[in-house]
Amino acid sequence: MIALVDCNNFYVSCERVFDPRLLDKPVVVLSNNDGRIVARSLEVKALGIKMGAPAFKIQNAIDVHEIRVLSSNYTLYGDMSRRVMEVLATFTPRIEIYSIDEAFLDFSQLSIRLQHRYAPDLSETCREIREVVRKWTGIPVSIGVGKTKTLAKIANDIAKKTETGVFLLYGDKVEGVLRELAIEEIWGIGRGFAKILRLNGIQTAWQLREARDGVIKQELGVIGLRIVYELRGRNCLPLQVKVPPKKSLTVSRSFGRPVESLKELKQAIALHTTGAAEKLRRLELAASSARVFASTSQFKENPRYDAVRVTFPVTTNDTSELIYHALLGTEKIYREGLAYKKAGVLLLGLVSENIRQLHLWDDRDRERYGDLMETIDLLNAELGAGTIHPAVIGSPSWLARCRSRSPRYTTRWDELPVVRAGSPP
DNA sequence: TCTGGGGTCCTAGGACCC
DNA sequence: TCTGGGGTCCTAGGACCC
Repeated sequence: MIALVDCNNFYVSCERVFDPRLLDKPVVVLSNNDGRIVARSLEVKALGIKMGAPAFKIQNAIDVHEIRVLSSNYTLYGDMSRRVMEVLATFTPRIEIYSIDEAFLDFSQLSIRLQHRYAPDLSETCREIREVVRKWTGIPVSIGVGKTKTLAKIANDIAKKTETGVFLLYGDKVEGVLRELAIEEIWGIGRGFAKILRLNGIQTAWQLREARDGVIKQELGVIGLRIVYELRGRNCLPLQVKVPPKKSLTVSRSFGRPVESLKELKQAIALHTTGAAEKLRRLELAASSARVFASTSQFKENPRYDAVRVTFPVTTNDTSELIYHALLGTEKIYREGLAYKKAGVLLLGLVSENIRQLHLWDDRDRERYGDLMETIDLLNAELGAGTIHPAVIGSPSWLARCRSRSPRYTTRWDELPVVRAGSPP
């Protein structure tokens, strides 16, 4: 059994912990630029105000119902999230932190304490977890339990609507629930997939569960097939207990006003690149390429999105190096006469900052990184030709460690990230 | 002189999530 | 007038190699 623990109205709940006057009042939290609604209290949901609604469009409701409007404070939410997850981790060692406000818990490996007290009554276990989280963090949570992650998700949606905040979905209950559930409500079925399924006459979760594998594979690919299997109770999305290394990282912002000049666009990109470089260093990572992008308003006619990929000669997390390349990219995508509303930079090919991946394309690069090449040649002469691939180089201290260890040890290159050839800029 | 098939790697774009 | 930001995964198609 897998449980999904989900914090109720998470951002609003966080704000309420620190300002109890907000309790029982309608509250919304707005997105970064105060543009959209990203969290609603129960009272606001009852008014029919939708998630993601633009703030200016619901101004009337805000006035009429005296809705408290807050700007978001992600530092606070991140900190509260960490506390909630720490409490949850005391119940089972097998926990996957899925998002800022959700975690999957493996109920087949509960802590001894819980097993002794409640086994095999899962609803008592859930109640205990809810109470402890509430007491230690002040955050209310809902818990859904099912045989797979997808079923636990569905159970959680139901749990949110019940008095107890807990729902167990297994055995006889499954068919009844799935028959009443529209496909759009299933985790992994978005607008696009829902449309395709409806065209094929599939409208409920039960119909999807009973659908023929071949049809689903044909229409939705393996992703769709996994969802179907999960609905049938077969686990296709294993619990990710270990946090996988980050693969990309983005910093982007909407502009307060339209930006038209290359100069201003460059300023924005430089600023975002600075932020991205800081994130990178905090994570002790370096990037091998970047994607620079800018777009006009998606709500105006002929919305435009331009992006370009720039590959660095060497993986780096150095701010000025990153900005240099990002600005070259900016020049490439800039079009005169456009009113840009958003810009950003996406860093990818992330590796540990202790590893350097060189992309050598021509003699100019070879000159630029001549010192490093010399070091490689020296090491290869010492350890045997071909021991170190020119594309993989450690930091000076890491190289020193290599020297001090036995040659046999230093040939364990399989421990290093795989190096892929970069394409020329 | 004419002709083939199989494989890998990489990228952009599209789907999804919170 | 005013509409967020940060992620992941999969696939098709092109480049390139043998």
